[in-house]
Amino acid sequence: MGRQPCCDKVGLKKGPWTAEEDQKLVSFLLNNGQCCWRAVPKLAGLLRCGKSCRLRWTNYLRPDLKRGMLSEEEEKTVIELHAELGNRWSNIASHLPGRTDNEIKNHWNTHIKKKLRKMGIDPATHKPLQPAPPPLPQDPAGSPEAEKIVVTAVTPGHEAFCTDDVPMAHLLDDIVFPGDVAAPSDGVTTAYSLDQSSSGSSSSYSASAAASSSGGGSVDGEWPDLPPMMMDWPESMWQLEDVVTGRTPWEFEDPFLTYQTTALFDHQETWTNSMIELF
DNA sequence: AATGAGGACAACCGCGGTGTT
DNA sequence: TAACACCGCGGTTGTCCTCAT
Repeated sequence: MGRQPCCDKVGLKKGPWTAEEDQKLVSFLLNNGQCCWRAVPKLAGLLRCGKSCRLRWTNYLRPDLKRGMLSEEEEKTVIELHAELGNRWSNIASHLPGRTDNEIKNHWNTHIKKKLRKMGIDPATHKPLQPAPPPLPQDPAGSPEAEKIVVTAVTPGHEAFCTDDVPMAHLLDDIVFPGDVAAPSDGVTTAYSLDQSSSGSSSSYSASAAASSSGGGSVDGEWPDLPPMMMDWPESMWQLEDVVTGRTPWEFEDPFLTYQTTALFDHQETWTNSMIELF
């Protein structure tokens, strides 16, 4: 013979908890402490099963819980731990006092996943999303618009993408090539400018250098000859983001972007090889 | 103002490990 | 040792809210 069943599920209430139920549960647990969840609903006067009570308490009513959005520091911690532990939410939550596994899981699914994808990082693997193969030769070339379509249609092409994802490579749409008119009007570095002496990086490649080394710049709507330095992907990636945000990479304080840097450097070789194939 | 789509989050479901009888 | 319940976990669903049309 085993244990007694935890509760008779017939006649038990389900769905959202009312304020009155919360009050009963909190009052009971604060007075009696956590003991046997099976007994809690009966003793607290609730028409809920013990499991539901436990969940409500641990995820919402516990007095030591933090409420509200995760801080940037907490998000950074979650990402780092997820890279290490995977979807072990309870384990991750144990590193964040006052946060629950459910809360972290929800935050991951609704916020962090999107942010990482938008930055070109696969949230499942924490590696850069794979670039797609180059366009087929029979694709119509010519108009800038046609070129744009080819780029956007092909780059996200890996089946792993959901339709609502914003793949990193989509940002290629926003690249301003040397010779194109629109440099950011506020003087922020262009897509090609890798002149980042302040970053401590060894890379240094300016827009003017790009224009000269690629034979005087590109024709509108065509891919320019890519200088070798463009294969230096981590920095180049930052510049793609830069075009959209209008900020230089080293200005970012967002932990996600810090993380992006780390992730990209970790996989720089993969990226370089992929991009050589792509171009 | 009505309504539909999408986002956010609380709650539920089902499974595996562990404990109890 | 077998049978069963408890507990905790991760995945999924349901509901509410906001925003765009």
